[in-house]
Amino acid sequence: MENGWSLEKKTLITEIIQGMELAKQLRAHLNATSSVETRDMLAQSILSSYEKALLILNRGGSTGRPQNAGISAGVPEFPISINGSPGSDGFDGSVKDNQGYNEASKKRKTTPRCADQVRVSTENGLEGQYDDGYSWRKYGQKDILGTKYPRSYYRCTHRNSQNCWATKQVQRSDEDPTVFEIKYRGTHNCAHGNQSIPSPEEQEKKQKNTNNNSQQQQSQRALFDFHSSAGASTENLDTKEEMVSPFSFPSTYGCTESVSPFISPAAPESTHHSASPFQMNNFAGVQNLQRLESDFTEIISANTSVTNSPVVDLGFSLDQVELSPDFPFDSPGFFS
DNA sequence: GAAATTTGACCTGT
DNA sequence: ACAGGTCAAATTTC
Repeated sequence: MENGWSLEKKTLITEIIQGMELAKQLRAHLNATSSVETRDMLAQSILSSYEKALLILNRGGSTGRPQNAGISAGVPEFPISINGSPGSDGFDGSVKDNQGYNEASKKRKTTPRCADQVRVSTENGLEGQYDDGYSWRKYGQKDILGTKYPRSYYRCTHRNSQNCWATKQVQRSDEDPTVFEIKYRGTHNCAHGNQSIPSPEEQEKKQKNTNNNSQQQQSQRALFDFHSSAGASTENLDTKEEMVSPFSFPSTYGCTESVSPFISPAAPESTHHSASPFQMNNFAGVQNLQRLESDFTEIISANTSVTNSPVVDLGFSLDQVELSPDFPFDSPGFFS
């Protein structure tokens, strides 16, 4: 437990420092001839960093460990109920999902309700086009009422070998068959890093199918993680709020879910985003946070919109605060 | 032969 | 009762 909070402190420090750095960049951009979008994204990233920091503080460092630790307690540790109704927010779903298999019945006990969701646009409408860096194994397919296309269910390949309980659902959009809505559930315990950097053989294989796949995958992951990072919002945990994002999609889960417009690999924005230093910086900074946050509904917003981001009044001006990266955040008592 | 996918049956929540 | 989610045997792919 100590280690969990210690890890969170480091993450917290990283986020705060990152927010500061981003603010500096933004300040520089205010004088420069940079685009409004760039400034917007910087602002978004700053907000994101501080949101994350606040989230960690809010949780009191109790969830900074791998999912199973928290799950074993059987109690959602994040104080904000996603749906506003206890027991219906998907936490216990994961809980029982994980524990249930030790029971007599091998069948699922409950159904997780909330998840991360992204929309993926593929160039040719092939489901397998999108590689999020993890290794998935399909375990089911179901026709869903009111949809043209069946929903596919995937779980992590390392479910048995590494006790990784992450799952995802892939549903082709009715409106645009080249778009897939991917709903992620649970968190990865597995050493997924191995997957995000394919072996030379795998790379060779994949490159037969798509050009620049490795680079593409990197940028896809970066973009995906960036969106996950940039849009994390506690404000939108209120399920009653109708999504106003032009990218939102009707949800069948009762959770507030906005979706990220995944940029098609061919889209110029893709390379633009992945090349952005601050984004890559952000990406690196939030990698470990992804695990922390995927236990609750995460709002992933379009980077063109900042409306999903809560305005957090920090009550002070960044100009008034000069934080050194050497600032002893982790000194004893600082976070008490 | 191992791993992945398909698919009908079964289980759970509403 | 129904819809969604998962299991697991059968089948396919590598």
